[in-house]
Amino acid sequence: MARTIGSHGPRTMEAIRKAGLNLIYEHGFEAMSLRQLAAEVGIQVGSLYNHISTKQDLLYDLIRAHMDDLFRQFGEVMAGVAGQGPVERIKAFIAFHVTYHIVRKREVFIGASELRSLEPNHYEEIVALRRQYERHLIDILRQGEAAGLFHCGDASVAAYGILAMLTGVCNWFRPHGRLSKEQVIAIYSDLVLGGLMNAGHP
Amino acid sequence: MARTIGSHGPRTMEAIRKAGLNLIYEHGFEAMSLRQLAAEVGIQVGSLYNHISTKQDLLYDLIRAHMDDLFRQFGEVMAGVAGQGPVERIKAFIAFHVTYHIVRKREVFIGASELRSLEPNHYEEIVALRRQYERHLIDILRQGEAAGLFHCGDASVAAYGILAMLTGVCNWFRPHGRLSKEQVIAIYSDLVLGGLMNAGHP
Amino acid sequence: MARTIGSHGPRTMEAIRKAGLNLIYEHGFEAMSLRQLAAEVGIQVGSLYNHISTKQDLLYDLIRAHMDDLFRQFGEVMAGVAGQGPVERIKAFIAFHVTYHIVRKREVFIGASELRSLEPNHYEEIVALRRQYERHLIDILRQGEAAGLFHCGDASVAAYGILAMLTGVCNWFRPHGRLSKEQVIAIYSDLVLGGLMNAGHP
Amino acid sequence: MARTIGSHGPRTMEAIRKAGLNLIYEHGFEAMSLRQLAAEVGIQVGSLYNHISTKQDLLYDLIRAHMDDLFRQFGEVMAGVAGQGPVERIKAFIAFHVTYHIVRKREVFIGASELRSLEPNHYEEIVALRRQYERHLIDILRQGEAAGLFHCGDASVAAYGILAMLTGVCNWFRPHGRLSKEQVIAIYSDLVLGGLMNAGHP
DNA sequence: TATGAATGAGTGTTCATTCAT
DNA sequence: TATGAATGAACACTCATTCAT
Repeated sequence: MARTIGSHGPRTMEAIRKAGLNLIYEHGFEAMSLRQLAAEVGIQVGSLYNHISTKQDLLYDLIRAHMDDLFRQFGEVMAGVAGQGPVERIKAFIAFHVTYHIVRKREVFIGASELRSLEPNHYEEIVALRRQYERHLIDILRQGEAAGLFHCGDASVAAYGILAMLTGVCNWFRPHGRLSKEQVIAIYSDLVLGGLMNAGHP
Repeated sequence: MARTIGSHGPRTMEAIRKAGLNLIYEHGFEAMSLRQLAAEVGIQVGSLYNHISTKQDLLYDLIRAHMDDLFRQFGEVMAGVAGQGPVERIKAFIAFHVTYHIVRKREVFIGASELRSLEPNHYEEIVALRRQYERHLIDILRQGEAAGLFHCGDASVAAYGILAMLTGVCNWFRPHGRLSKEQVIAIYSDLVLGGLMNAGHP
Repeated sequence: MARTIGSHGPRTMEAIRKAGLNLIYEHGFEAMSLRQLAAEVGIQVGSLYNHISTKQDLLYDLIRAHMDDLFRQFGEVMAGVAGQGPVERIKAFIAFHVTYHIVRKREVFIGASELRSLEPNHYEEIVALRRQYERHLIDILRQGEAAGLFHCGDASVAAYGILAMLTGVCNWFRPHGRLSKEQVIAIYSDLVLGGLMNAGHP
Repeated sequence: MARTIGSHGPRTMEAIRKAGLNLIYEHGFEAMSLRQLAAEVGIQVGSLYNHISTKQDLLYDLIRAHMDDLFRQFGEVMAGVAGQGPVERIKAFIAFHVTYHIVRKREVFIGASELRSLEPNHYEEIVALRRQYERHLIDILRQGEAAGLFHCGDASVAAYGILAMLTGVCNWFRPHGRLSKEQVIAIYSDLVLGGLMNAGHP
């Protein structure tokens, strides 16, 4: 009755996270059963509980880890344009956001669509992190406005719109499709900068 | 939401659709149980089956009805700008899309996030309708490019971006909030037109 | 997929109570599974939930119903000796208590041994009822002491002892055994009255 | 209750027995999980199996050890009144039984209420020991009857009643409560002797 | 058309137990 | 002797769906 597969501790946990990410992305959190997950990992369903505390907690873990990665990578990218002007900074933001949303499309999708399955405490925590991230873009827009470079109408509304536009790539971008990631970044950079720098003053 | 004693056929069906819309919007299709739905309507769970054939079918009904409404209203709006130029037409598109996504935010949300719960036939059907709707925007962009007015980089990519931006309002717009619907439409119209008309030529 | 057995509403609930009583008596509440119970009743396990709300609740229902019966029957018996002296009243008490604990031995056993499986609210409620019942005996003892008939040492302690003695019959009495119920009542009546009327004054 | 680092063999086993006693007393054998037990001891659940063979076996061990203690202590006490009359011997019995049931209330409670969780072999063995213990009281009663001192009605029935009365103290006696152990013993001695010596001859 | 009782498969979770390390 | 990861069966409970009344 001992284990039949030689997977050990951390390796199993990693397999659970990976399979969980895929299954939640494909079927949704509610629709993914722990039996599916266990089967994907190659263990019995009860064995999952040697690694996770609840199904809920697995979701939180995945989303939280994604948010941490997002912030860490974002921090590194923005450090590279610290001290530069709003145009350079928003270009860096767009390039980063699109890249991350293409590379981590499953995490990003789950982090948006399965938020409602989090329990209140975790929900609030993640929403706060999202707001914090959005605020970085709003700040750039405000700086651009202050410098007389951008004309947003309303920095928050513009930021929400830009974020939605850029985030949308994870829904349609195909890695080896007609356009490269760089081309998409260029198109959206032009579109956004065009809009910000000339909005209402065409 | 309690039962109107003696409520018959169409009235009950309407109550089911209304309650279903709310519950799916709040909890998601997978997470909504027919027991919840029946309780909200004020009937027993078995009685639902006098009005719907399956839970799946209720979802399809709601989404299909929403798509039909979308196309009908869209048709009316665009008929009003038939023969006019790309600028007027995209302004009409933006105003319509934002308005519809504010007024019908629950239908719109469900129509996007619960698509994966549809069975393949219905899924394909709805996705085709969505593509058809997107194509209208792409066509406007193409006409604008052909007329030398717009510079999109890529009409499809620009359209996806614009749609995502506009659709996003249903996630954050609050009816009696800081900005009116008209203000939001104005801001996004400026942003989009600014982007399209000057992208890459600032 | 419709029902295979023609049992209807109240009949099914009665069957559940009866089978539950037997199974809990035999195996204990924790050890009884709803699968066993459903099998005994002849329905699927899920069907139990058309009649009970939780396993806990079934236990509470059984115990509460038993307590209600106990009080109702006790009330009738004691009404018959109202106004009589402590000796007649304690004889009536003994006869009633022994009889009830022989006839309803399973309810009585469950009502004592499975109390700890009740949730706090229900636990407190049942314990309060038990105290109320005990108090009737304590009152009889106190009246006997006041009349100079009984010498208890301590009415509460004597009452607990007498109750334990009488309650014990449900553990060893066999309906068609060596002694009849009436003989047991006579023996314990003599023992108790002898003890009360001569305790410490032999 | 956390682990004493480096605790070895017998010390760990002793901790398991102690924690097991408490947990079974509080929650019942079926309701106690080995995870709870291991946590209380401060080891991992798997480590329990270095000390016990099965959960069942732990229960048997605890009950058997309690019966052995009971018999050993009982033997010593009764040796002290060997050759004396039934009155002295029953007084010694009462004092011993009450004392043991106050001091070892958890063992006693488990030894009565969890018997049904023993497997048949062990169950029979323990029940036989209990009968053997009861027989000592029955013998005293018979000797008292033969000597014309006691009037029991039926020695077995009286013995069961007396045992139940005395055993009951473990349910309500509180160490520093209104009455001392000695007072309780005195009250029950009077009650029992009064009953035995005058039953049916008041 | 509404009800209530049924089905059978499914849910997340816990369990006692095993065993390589 | 202790650990941590595994097993497989079991648990209470919920689900969408059916259908005689």
